[in-house]
Amino acid sequence: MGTQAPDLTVAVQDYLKAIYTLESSRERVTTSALASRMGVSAPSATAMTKRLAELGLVERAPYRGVALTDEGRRSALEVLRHHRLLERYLADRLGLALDEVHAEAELLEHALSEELEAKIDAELGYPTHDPHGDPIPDRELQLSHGSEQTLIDVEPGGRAMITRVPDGDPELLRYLDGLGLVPGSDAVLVSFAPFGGPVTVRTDAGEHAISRELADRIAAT
Amino acid sequence: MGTQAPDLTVAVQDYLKAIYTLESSRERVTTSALASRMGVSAPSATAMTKRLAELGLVERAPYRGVALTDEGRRSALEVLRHHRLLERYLADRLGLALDEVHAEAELLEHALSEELEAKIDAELGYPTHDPHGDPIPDRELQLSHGSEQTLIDVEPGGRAMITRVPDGDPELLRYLDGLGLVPGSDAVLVSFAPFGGPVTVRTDAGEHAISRELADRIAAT
DNA sequence: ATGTTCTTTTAGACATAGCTAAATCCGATT
DNA sequence: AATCGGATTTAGCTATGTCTAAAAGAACAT
Repeated sequence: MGTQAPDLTVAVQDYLKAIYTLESSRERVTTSALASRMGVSAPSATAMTKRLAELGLVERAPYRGVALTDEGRRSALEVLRHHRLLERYLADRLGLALDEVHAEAELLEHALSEELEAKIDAELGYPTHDPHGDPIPDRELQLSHGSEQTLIDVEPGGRAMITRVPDGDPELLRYLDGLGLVPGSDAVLVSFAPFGGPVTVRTDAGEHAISRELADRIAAT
Repeated sequence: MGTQAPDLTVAVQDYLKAIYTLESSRERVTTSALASRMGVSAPSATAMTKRLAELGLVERAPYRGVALTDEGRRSALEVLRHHRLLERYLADRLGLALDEVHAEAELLEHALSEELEAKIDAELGYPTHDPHGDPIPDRELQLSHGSEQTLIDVEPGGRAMITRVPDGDPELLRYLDGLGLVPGSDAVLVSFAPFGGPVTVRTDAGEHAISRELADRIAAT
């Protein structure tokens, strides 16, 4: 009985994904935040948020930013599911490196039919996480998210397995790979330098210091 | 030293592919033929042929139609390579049926990076033909095309292996599949009815009569 | 050779999504 | 409470690719 969802344009889908991500990090989704994330000018972002509001995908308050509606969130999760399933596929079946999958999935995600998505999902055995460790929404768009801790939550001297690294920045991912900090690998938290200083971790690749900010972007159990 | 190719839009690529196909069947590429192939109005086709001419991809003579330039043909072959490689991949690695691969490849072909194309090509072992039997241009965009004969060239009583069927029409492909007429299968040419009448062939699926026009669209050796 | 018909092109419009320049609003500082 | 500065929106423009209606050209038939 619900309104039939018209096909969302590629741009609309990209904005929804960006808004979803910004909301996830508990930031207010302002015009400037969105514009910067999308790499467009502020007026362009304003125009698009108006479109999204007309489509019923966001609540918009002028000068205050936007928030996804339930429908908007559902659409965003569909895009995210496409993206992360493709990342998993590209890594597992075509051997793409961790730093390459994001960009390729970005290109392909809007061209993936529901039928092909289902085939890929089945072929992979219904994976729950992408290669960076981000959860893949299931067919009902449910996300498995336990409360996560990051490297800065590990006790000094403690051991942890890396579960998630930031996606989207190939250079950062190559750097982390060189440090042995990839999902699935083990790390020992050697020490926290005082005064908010760097964090030292030991992995198969030896002992390395990284900034506290970066450590907090790496999830571990 | 050549002019750096700017990224062609999706629409431009689709038109190039359509023009290439029309040229291949030795038809004059008129505005109306192109419009009908692309499913757009005649004025839209006129506008696009002008754009293509400005981009140096076709020679255009007003009221006479268009012909691909060398550069246009190269671009068309690149699109065709994407399309046919993807069809091969979808059939071989994801188990899509012969009548499904065309539409999916159509969606994905514009989102395929050169890097991923190379990976897929290697993964498949550098295939030379797509699942319909159409040749896949190689990395140098060379096409392997020996002079082809079709079912109507086979002697009555003769045996032939199907090498190519028409792509793009799922219904037709399901019909042919039901008749056992798929690339790789064997067929015996039973008889030609007189007065341009139907052609009877025997396959694993029994004996069936098809029109002469259809028989001529099925290649065999 | 001329007129009629069919094809093609021109003219003018719309939708999407981007831009810059200018105006306006909000909130923080005084 | 007034003002100033930064964020946001409005105004107006561009490019792509589509459309319909109308004009113009090409080609065929008489």
